[in-house]
Amino acid sequence: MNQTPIILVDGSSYLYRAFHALPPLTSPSGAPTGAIYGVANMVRRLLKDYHPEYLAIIFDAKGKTFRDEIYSEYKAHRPPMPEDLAAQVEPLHALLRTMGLPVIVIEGVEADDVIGSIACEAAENGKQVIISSGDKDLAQLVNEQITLVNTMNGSTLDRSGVIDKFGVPPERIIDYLSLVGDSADNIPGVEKCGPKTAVKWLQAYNTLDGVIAHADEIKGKVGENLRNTLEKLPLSRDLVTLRKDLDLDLTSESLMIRSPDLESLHRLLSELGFTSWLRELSPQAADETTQNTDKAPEKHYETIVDEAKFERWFERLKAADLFAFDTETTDLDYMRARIVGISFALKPGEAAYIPLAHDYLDAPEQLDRESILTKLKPLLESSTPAKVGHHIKYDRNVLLHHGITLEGIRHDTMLESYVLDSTATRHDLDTLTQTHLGHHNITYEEVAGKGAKQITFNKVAIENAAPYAAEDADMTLSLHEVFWPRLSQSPSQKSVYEEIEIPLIRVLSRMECNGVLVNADQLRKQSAELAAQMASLEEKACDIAGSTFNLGSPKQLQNILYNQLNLPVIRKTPKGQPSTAEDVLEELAQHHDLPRVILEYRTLSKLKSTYTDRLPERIDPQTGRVHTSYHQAVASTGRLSSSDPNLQNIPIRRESGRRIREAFIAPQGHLILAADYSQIELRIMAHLSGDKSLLAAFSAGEDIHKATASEVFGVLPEKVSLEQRRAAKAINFGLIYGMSAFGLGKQLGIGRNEAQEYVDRYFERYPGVRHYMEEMRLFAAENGYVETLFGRRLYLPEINSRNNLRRTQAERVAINAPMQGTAADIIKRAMITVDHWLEQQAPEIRLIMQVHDELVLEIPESQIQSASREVRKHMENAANLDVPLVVDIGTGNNWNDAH
DNA sequence: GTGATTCCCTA
DNA sequence: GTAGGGAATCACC
Repeated sequence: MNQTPIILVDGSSYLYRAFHALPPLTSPSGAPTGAIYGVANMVRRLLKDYHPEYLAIIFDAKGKTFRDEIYSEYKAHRPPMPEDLAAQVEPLHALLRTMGLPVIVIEGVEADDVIGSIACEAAENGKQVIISSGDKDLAQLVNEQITLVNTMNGSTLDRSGVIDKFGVPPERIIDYLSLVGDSADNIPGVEKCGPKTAVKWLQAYNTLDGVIAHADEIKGKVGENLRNTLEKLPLSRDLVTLRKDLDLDLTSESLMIRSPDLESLHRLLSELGFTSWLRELSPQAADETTQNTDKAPEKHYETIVDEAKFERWFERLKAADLFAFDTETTDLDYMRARIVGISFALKPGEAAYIPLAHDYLDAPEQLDRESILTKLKPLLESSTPAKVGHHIKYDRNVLLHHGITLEGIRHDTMLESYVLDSTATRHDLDTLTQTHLGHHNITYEEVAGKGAKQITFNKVAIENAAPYAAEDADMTLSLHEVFWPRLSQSPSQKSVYEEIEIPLIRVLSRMECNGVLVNADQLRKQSAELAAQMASLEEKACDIAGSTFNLGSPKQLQNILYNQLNLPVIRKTPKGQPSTAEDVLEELAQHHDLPRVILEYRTLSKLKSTYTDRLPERIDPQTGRVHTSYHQAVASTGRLSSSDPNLQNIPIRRESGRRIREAFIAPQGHLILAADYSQIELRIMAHLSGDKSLLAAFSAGEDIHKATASEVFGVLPEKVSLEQRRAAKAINFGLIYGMSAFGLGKQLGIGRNEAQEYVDRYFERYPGVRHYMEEMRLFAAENGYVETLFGRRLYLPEINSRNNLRRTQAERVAINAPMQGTAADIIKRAMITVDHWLEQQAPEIRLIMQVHDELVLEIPESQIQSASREVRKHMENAANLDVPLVVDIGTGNNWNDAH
């Protein structure tokens, strides 16, 4: 006996509802997935709630149905299915089938009729049926055996539920719908007759036929409408009546749920980017739903604690072409980290962990770290075998502190993932393993705990550490086998990966370990000065405000400004609070003295807390220098980012902040050299757009903002005022950011219309630029991504979004990313050749910082002239554009003087 | 302690 | 209007 009900899902009804209810989600490759996600989740909910044996999802077929034949206007007002929805139909069917669920699509009839027919036949055979739909028409099918549920809002309709909701029982629903009509399906009904009137009439005359028979008794305008519609009502009834008698030739077998095809499901889910679902699909959960568990390769993880075993692995490593490895350490900070153990993987499923420095109480004896590292050193320092790691720059830095200079870095799975899709928010090993291998890694938290109770890896029990560490090496190798074939299929991405990102690893590693010399005493002196100035400003502010408050708290400041002083609210924060941001305070300063004081306080407070207080703390006690981390797989455009500390946002714009750069110094007998690309993004724009005037201006070596001002304002270059040049500069920057007239107006403090005039005149004078921007938008819309000059790709899943905000945002990125990204490619290429030159010919010179368009080096005074020439040469030749690349170089005792 | 919010520093 | 990192505050666990 079958206890569980048969579930029939109205796929088409949910498809539309999910499409409109959910944000336009997209897969990593940019395909729309919102409706797929919505429907699939809804079905999963049903599976969880009812544990059915039988379930089918029924969809409309394309093309005409019998309703079109009896009524040519049927659904005539409906626009065709939106493209983004149509594109999701086939993938959804495929996903559902892969889940082991029957999908039914029958030509010439609608899903509702198929549902009606299956439901009635099953009910006649004594089965319980649950129909899952968001469509009220199906209420006509409800009886003792058939229940209607709306899985989207959780409501359930049995017979009494239908009466509660509609005011009429299920067998009157057809009559009810005939009277009310349905504008969405273009079914006429009686004009001005809504739910209330229909129920009233049906209560009085019982059925539609009864209503028709007594039509002349009904008073008023509605009665008249009814009488005018009498002839059409039988047609309406035919249209809303669901077929129950279709001969579908379906066996109960064809409604049975089968085992999911897990392998395909993993693949589909990662293609669709449904990561949270993928995460749930852990091996354990998979075991429950399938008999086939032997597909996953066997895993052999070894823990190496004796010489003999180590020797066997060592020989195999030496003989390998490529191996994966991973270090386990005491710290995330590469300067403090010391090796606790090393893991290796030779082929997927085969990995080993060598514990070396686990030192908890009663830790078992381990191989000696120094002697093992000494043995491994030649292997790790040789260009062969090739090595693959995940974020291997970290391992390289750590190994350096153990006297090993890692070479032969051939691959890094973090960078493979990044080059394939830089917009994926995370490229960490756990996420990638989950997404691309459908495997849930043992997490660091699982072995080391989290929060305050977290222990360092040397305190983790070896029996827990070994599977974790071995798995990391194993998954690195497995991921590489997924990513590498994909990269190989895309020559441009492959070359960005092989020729830029991989060689850059060791350049960044060397830079990070070099560090930069910072004068702590000078910063501490500045901190003290700032503290004194802040104290006096604080006193002044509280005086003016009439009460003491925390100047650092936006919330308290809001209260003072807008509740106590009643200053006008200029702008609100995204959360609806009156803003206290800089430009707002700037405007309020005209009304009151307090905002000015707050502004000054803020400037000083920022400098002190972020820079003069923090930087001295970041000086490494061993080297006496500050060592940042450059992140190679964070910025979607291809730029680097820097943190701990961030050396890419040291103040420069205002004099008060600039002084911080004076503390970035060169050691005795050395100078700081700062070399920055002049207007690199605008030059790239000139190159990419091929605009004649822009190319000419750069080739002639003109002041580009002045030239722009001359063109836009129609004055001779020598007559351009400072104000005009400032406006032109804002326009040029705006162009790089995919500007709108609105944004430009705000920047310049002028009206929208005036700003629009500037933009129009700019495009008149530089038509190539307009054309280029149009092309970028078009290319992005057609391909779903944009590219840099060197083939770095940035996917734009929202580029065809129906949501204007999302789409225009994506369009701005489409314009900006090729310029910002090409600039990033160029400086990275320069860094690689500069570093190569330093290694080969000038080991006493150090590359110490990169700030997007600037390289900073530390150079012995005696070499400063020749080094300047050499640096310029490398940077200017890093790309061959249709405009010259120009590099400005300055030198000095500190970073400020070098500008 | 953690996470969201707001503000502000850079190219 | 693009791309980042980070500090302080405050509500919450």
